[in-house]
Amino acid sequence: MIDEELKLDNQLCFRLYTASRLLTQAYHPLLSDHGLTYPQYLVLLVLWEKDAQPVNDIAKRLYLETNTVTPLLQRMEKEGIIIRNKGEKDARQMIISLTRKGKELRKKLADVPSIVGNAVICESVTKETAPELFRMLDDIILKLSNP
Amino acid sequence: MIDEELKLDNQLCFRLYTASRLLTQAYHPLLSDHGLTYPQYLVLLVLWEKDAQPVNDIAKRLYLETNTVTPLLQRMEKEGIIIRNKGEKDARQMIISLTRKGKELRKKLADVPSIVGNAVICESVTKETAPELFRMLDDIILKLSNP
DNA sequence: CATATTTATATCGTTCACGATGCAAATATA
DNA sequence: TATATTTGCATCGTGAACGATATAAATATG
Repeated sequence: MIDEELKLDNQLCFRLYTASRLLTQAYHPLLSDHGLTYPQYLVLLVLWEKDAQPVNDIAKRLYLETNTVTPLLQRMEKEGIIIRNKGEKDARQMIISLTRKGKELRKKLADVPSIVGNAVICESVTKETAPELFRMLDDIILKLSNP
Repeated sequence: MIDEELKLDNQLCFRLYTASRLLTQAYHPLLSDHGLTYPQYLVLLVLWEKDAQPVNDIAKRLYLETNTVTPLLQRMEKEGIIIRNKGEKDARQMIISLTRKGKELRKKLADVPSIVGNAVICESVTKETAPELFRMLDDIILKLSNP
């Protein structure tokens, strides 16, 4: 074994894990005022793109399992942000749709991306270099999410 | 608001969040055989670098709060991987030390970094480009963890 | 058409994360 | 030296994540 590899500073996963947590924390004050968590915000992003999707499509889009998404959606339904309806064609499906409240949140949260975006701009991450970072992360996700 | 910004594909946090989860999942089969979770493995990395550290130092190194680390360490103590002793100079401190079992895990898990490292090598993330990715993530962490 | 398999979702148990709060020891201040 | 403040850790409650398992509906197979 190469001892250097064991150092925390050399670990990619730890950086991803930390950056992810810290950036999620940056969303917190912007979302909590509206009773939202970050994963719930992700669900809204999916539904704002296309309303009325089955649980499975939402889960796949977020690279999550349904056993994570189901309780999350149940909480969102309780908050009146979405509604869950049995699928008509396929009775196994649960179709998730935005309520009026869920749709209105789109306007209320419209400035979140730019606020958070500005919060991460720094020496090595700029408008110019971000695409390269995105490409690397996408490649990692592709590599790890594949069969 | 710029509508494009609202698309999931344009969100940095979502990529970090997904990449972090998927890469952590890649660690799972390597760690679970030894009864470890990924955050517990991170604690071991910290202690392998320097044994006998107070809770606070471990938490700071991992950018976590003590209310996350304390229960985690209690579970690790129950598993016999570490021991928790009251600090001698400062009675408030809890000094965390490796047990024999905790030290032995270092050898048993020695090949984990290279296995996981190989799992993420892809088109845009190579030995050559990784330092650039590391630098970007470090900058983001620095920017977000600062006062 | 009856049975087997697959699929879509839900439930359960455990372990994080983390905001809020509590408590005792150490340190600062009056 | 009393009292106030800070510091280090622990406890509690809630919401993810996720492996394992369950259940009903749809589909495939005999």
